[in-house]
Formats: sequence, C-alpha cells, structure tokens
Amino acid sequence: MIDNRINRRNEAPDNPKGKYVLYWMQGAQRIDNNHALYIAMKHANLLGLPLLVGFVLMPNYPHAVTGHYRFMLEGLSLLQKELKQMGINWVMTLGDPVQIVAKWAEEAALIVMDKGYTRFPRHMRDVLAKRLHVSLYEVDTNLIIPVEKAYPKEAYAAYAIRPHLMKLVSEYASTVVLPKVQNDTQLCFEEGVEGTADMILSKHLTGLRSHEYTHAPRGGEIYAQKALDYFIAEHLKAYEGSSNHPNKSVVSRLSPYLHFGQISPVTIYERVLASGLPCAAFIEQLVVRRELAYNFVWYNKEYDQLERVMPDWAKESFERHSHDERPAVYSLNTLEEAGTYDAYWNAAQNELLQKGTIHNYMRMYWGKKIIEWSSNPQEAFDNMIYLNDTYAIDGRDPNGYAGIAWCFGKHDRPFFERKVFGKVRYMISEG
DNA sequence: ATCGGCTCGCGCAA
DNA sequence: TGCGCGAAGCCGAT
Repeated sequence: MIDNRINRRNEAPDNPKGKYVLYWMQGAQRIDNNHALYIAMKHANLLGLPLLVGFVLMPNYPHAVTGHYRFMLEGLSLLQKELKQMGINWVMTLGDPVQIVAKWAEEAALIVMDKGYTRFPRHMRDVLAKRLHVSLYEVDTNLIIPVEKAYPKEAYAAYAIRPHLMKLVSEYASTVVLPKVQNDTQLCFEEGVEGTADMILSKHLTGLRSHEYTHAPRGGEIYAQKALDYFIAEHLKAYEGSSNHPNKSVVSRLSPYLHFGQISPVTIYERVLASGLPCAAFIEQLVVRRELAYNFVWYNKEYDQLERVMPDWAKESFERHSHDERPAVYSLNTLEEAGTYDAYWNAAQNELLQKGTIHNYMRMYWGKKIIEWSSNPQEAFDNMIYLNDTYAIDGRDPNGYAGIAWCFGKHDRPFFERKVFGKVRYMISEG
C-alpha cells in the first residue's frame, strides 16, 4: 500500500555520481509512520548510500508568527537528535526551498519529498519538479488515504466522500516499519542552522511578526504522542458522548501536531482503535472531516476565495439578504482584540490568541458570528481567514479553510430563511 | 423533551 | 428518473 502513496514527479534519471539520497522533509516533520522517510531509506539502502534529511526554514512563511515557528522548531530540534541517533544525516538551512533543494540536488542520487496540499507548499513542489534533473518522488504521508486515491474530484459534501473513505481506511492505515540504516556516513554542511527554538528565533528570524502564546502546547513528536495518550485515556469516552455539546467541550488537542506533521493520522487511527473504546464520532472527525478538508483544498485551488467557495444557493441567499440589518458591525481590530458584546465569542477568540487553538464546535460558532457582525460576507470571510491563519498554530491548514468555508454553506445544505444568513445555517450560543 | 418540516442538489438505484 | 439524505440549524406543535 505504500506504493500507492508515491507519485513520480519527473522523468529524470538517478544521478549515478550522487553522494547521498535526499529526503526533503517539509510537511511531515516526524519519524513515526512517515512513508516518505521509509521510501527514502529504502532507496538509500538499495544504492548503498547515506541518507540526508534536509529541512528548509523559510524566514517569511505567509502569515506565520513567532509562536508558530517556536512550536515547529521545538519539534525539529528533537527530530534532529533522533535522526542522528539512527545514523541519518540532518541539515536545516535558512532560505527559499526551491533554491536550497536545487543546491542539495546537485550531489543527490535521487530525491524524495513529502506532499504539500495548500497553495504555497504545493507550488514550491511543482516548481522543483520542473527544475530538477534528478529523479524526484513525492509521497502522500499526511493523510490516511492519499487525497487522489480517496476521491477523484471535489466532493460536494461529506456524504459523497464518506463511503469511499470508509471502504479504504483499513487498507491504508497500517504501520510503517522502517528498515535499518546500512550506510551511516556523516556528511558535512556548513550552512546548517542549529540550536534551540529561542536561539534560532533571535538569531535568524528577527523579521517575523511577534505573537507568542501564553498557553501553547509544546512542539515535538513525543509531545504529540503524549497528547494522544492523554486524549485516549481521559477524553475519548466523553468525545463519543458529547462532542457537539460546547459546555462539555472535549478536544483532542492534536491538530497543531497534525498540522506540522509531528504525528501521523495513521498512528492516531491505530491507537484509538486499539484502545477498544467506542470511537465512531472521533473516527468521523479524523477520517471523514479531515480528508474532506484536504479534498477541498486539493481540487479547489481557490479555497480561500469566497466566490469560489460558496455553493450557488448560498451565494444567492447572501445576496438577497445583503441589506439586512446587522446586530452589530465590528472592525477587524475589535474582533482581533476580543472586544464584542458576546462573552462566549470573546472567550473563543481569547483562547485562539492565548493557546493557538479553538474547539471545533466553537470555531463554527466563532465564524458564524463574524458573518453576522460584518457588513458583507466578503469582509467576514477575509477577516476569518486572516485571524485563523495568523493566530491558530494550525492556521494555513486545509481544516481551517474547510471550516471557514463551511460557515458560508460549503459542504452543507440549505436551511430555513433568516436574517443576514438567508438559507445558510445559523448557530446560536447554547448555555 | 421530542419530532417533523424547512430547502437544495448530489449519488445511486432503478 | 426518482428517491434518500445530509456537521453541530431554527421553528412550532405536541
């Protein structure tokens, strides 16, 4: 089944003079259940070459703030140590991935990379595929079912994709067993960036917009595993009973780890199933809702353009209600500072600012309210994208774009006419 | 507290 | 071609 995750991205041959196999790691920042790492190790062993894992640290990733980088760098510094212990070379370089991977490629026998799903990571991979003159393989490892194997087009709603996913999930959710490293020759890279998250932030990332979380989760594969253990032990039972009751809000807290690929959904799936507890509601989230979000961004490249996101019935409905009176109209600034009249909404916004996450249910309520408080849907949409991308640790993620689009009728059905929203589903605070 | 209706269009059986 | 049904909705009737 691992072969079904590989996409050969060019026609170029291996470089017979290559000194190493390169795994350009970007989206899957982990060792556990990393299919791209597995493929790269297999190739290295076959060719008798050492493996180089290269990560490119971009100093100006779109929308990223210091808190995002900190979480990611915490994970990378642990990862680097683990790889070294396994006999695998690691280099992290500051700059533009296309330039740097092209440079690493000069001495590589072949290249493996993980897959990017949203516009920017995807574009970089497309550019590299055209530019490189050495074999380039792309591996879909951040989904249980690779996005193109799951469904061949943009799904209208969850019901369309659900049976396909559920039919394939057990086939694809199997543990990756990494081969032993056979050649652990140490390679030397002078341009590598090293040190703790703090050191790297203060030395190399000084141009960033500063936003630090007061209650951030800690980044890294072992903390992802701990969060999973904790969720299964303490919250899975309640999740099955009341995940749609906001006052009993049960969160898996795994989405920041999933966003940076610090944990594999395969790992989560297997561990949750192995617990023996009922888990249908959680599996629905992990498999159906998550893969639907990836399906959305993969097949609809304008996933962050309101016009391209709304179904026609929602468009017409919003238009008919464009002159409805709003209960309040808030500026981006007021929203950003959690200064509305609604204490529940402010709490959700403050949680976003301080922890970098919002409970799934609350994010929908959060979004629906922004629609109600904006003079038009376009402004609401743009503000939601901005706030989520900037403040959520897992912003800039398919789940975020799909969640925001849902607030505007995407993947949903029409409902009873009401003010401002028309036939688009509305939500009110409960208790 | 619980239930059917609201409303649209896709997916699939027929 | 027709029918079932859908992310967390609301409303009014019982």
